[in-house]
Amino acid sequence: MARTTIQDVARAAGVSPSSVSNLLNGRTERMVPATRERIERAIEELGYRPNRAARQLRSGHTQTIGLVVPSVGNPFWGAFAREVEVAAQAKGCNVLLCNSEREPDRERRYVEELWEDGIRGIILCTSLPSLEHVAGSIKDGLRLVTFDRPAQPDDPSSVVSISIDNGIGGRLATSHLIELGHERIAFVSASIRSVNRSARYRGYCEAIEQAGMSVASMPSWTGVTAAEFGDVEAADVGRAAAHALFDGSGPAPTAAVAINDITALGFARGLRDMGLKVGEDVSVIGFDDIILADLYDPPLTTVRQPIADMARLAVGEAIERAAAEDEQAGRSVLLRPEVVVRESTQPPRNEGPKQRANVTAREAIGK
Amino acid sequence: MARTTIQDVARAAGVSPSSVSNLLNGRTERMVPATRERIERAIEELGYRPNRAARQLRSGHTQTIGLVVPSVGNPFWGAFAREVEVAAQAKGCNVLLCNSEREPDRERRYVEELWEDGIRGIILCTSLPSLEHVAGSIKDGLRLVTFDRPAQPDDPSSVVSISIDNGIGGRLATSHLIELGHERIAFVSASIRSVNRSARYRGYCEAIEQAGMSVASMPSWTGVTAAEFGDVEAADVGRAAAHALFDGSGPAPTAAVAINDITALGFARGLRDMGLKVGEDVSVIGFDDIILADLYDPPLTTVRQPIADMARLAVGEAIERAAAEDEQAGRSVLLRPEVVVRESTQPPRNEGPKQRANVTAREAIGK
DNA sequence: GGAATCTGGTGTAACGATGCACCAGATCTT
DNA sequence: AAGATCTGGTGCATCGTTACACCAGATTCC
Repeated sequence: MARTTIQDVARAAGVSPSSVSNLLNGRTERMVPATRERIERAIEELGYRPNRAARQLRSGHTQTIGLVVPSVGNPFWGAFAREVEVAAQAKGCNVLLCNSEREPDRERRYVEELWEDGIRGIILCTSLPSLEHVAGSIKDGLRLVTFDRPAQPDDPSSVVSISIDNGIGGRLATSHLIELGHERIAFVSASIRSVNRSARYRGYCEAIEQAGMSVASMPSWTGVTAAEFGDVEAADVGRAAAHALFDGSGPAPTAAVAINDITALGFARGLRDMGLKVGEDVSVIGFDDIILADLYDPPLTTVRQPIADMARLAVGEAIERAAAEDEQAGRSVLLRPEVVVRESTQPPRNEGPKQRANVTAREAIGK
Repeated sequence: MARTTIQDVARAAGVSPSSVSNLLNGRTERMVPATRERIERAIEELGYRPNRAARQLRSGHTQTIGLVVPSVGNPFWGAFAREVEVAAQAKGCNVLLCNSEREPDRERRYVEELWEDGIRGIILCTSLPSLEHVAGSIKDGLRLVTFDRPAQPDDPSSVVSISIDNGIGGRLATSHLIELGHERIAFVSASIRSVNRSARYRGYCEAIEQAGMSVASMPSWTGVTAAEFGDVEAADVGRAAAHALFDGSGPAPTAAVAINDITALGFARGLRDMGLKVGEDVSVIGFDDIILADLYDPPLTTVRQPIADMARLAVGEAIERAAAEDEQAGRSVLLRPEVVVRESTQPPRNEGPKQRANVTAREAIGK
């Protein structure tokens, strides 16, 4: 069980440990091919694997990236975490998983701990408007990649942000409903305090006004404005919204934009509670395209985030930053989301439908 | 930014680095309280945090556990991964995340790599009948915890297995349907090759025979017996099964036990394709109780796995093994699953229902 | 009263890889 | 021909922690 070390390799190849180290670290400019081959053969034959701990101790950094998500229990974050791991693996890195439960204090603790452990890069999934809770580590030199949160004016300049363009997302979702002929469209969300939720709402407003309608005249509902919420609560919020919007106290909507798929699903359930049919009676569009969206009955129209691309970008930034330092700091990358049309959105009931949306999920995805 | 080391602490407390190390590692038997307090105060004041890399290099083991799941993109594994991280955090450990995609070769590569990196313990989520692909590492001394896979006769004796009792699960699910009055119950699954899938099937058979019925007379379907499958395919399998079972070519079932929730959801969709209503026309019960089960329309009755308890157990084994060595090796822990009754299971249509299942999800869960 | 034992620590050699400073020998300049 | 430069490497101190071996001084034993 004695580990084969760099010394063993050196001995077997008839060179010094330094040369082996040089090869391992790509300092091969001034190494004659014959030597190189001897070393490579020795590594192969002895089945040598570098010791990470020693490497890290000496060099000061890991081959590990930290991933801080609200909770991998949430299907969206689970799917994202998977893509991150795939992308990291492709670059020879491992992923350390952390669940913040959306608590700023946990985010801070995780980030500090990872940073002190010499983690190579950190992908922080947060939608907090301010990054001041992790400002300390950033000031000390940490290069942070935030996800699901576009850059803010007050962000430290070294932070790279990756997100979809939520404004466009909100606009696409709303326009889709408008094109189907809807004129009373509700926006369903709990607190809009987070930066991406408010951006989606802004997109919703823009689309409505661009269509010559007024946001003020839309059916709205202000039941829950609670601060933050988890997955289960997100569904409850949607359900409560449906109950409130269709209690007969005001003009009911014919369609709704939900802040995410879980809320959309809760809303759909609320509709069912009220004896209404999703799609036929009331159209619903969500955000994220989690796996359940396609499995739901009826399959849910939603705004898809290109998570694989985003994960690749985030991992790239997290790993390469250390090397490239400063070069292009403070970048903010906004990707374009796309609407995936399924069956939960249809033309409104007793109004002249401009077109019939009978695209099935699979066709829309282009599989 | 210069790291505060154990030396700094020693200097501040007026002791030797050895003493600080002794305190840090719990060797306090022969340390006078006054000294101890001085050291603790120094640690506090300097904000000292031990360097993991150095620690690991010297001691040979990490504060990290490896988690190998098929894919965190799958809601069940995502939820489990979250519980594992919570449990590990409570014990001062981090979690390194790996997605095997159910490929034996990836499982092997990950396990070998983690083990060579001195990872403290590994939780391998696999349902492969044999562990020979990781036998090498186990022979070298790795203590492995497998999850979702009960112990097998050929397993190396040092392996600890944690799983639900799938036989009981299969029996509970089937009995639930029988008690509702169903007499034609299908079992829906792709390949039964994996150990837990076949155990569930066995439970299904036992329940049926115990009720005085015969498995041979049950509607069955042998469309897909493909080897392994992923999440999307799992849904497709369910959907295809529904199409096949209700194509009029044989006696159709009035209820079905699906191998997991995703397959159940696919089956539900297939029923809808055929113009049938889940719950009212055909009852469906799944396995796992993923979050989507409760959000589905109608909410899905399912067999819940106690993932939080299982995660805690698995983490405990993975961490404590190193210390306890051999003591209780080869354990196999089987937890008891429970049926969560929701709305997808109802008494059969035109038959005398023995009782009406009008328990709602929330009541059944006991929230 | 001298040896044995106990108490509360300390000294120090690793753990394995890294990368700067350095160095022989060969080749090039002028 | 002798210094300068280049080529292809090597020597060695070092990262921060650990844990075994060891050691003074105090106490106990016969």
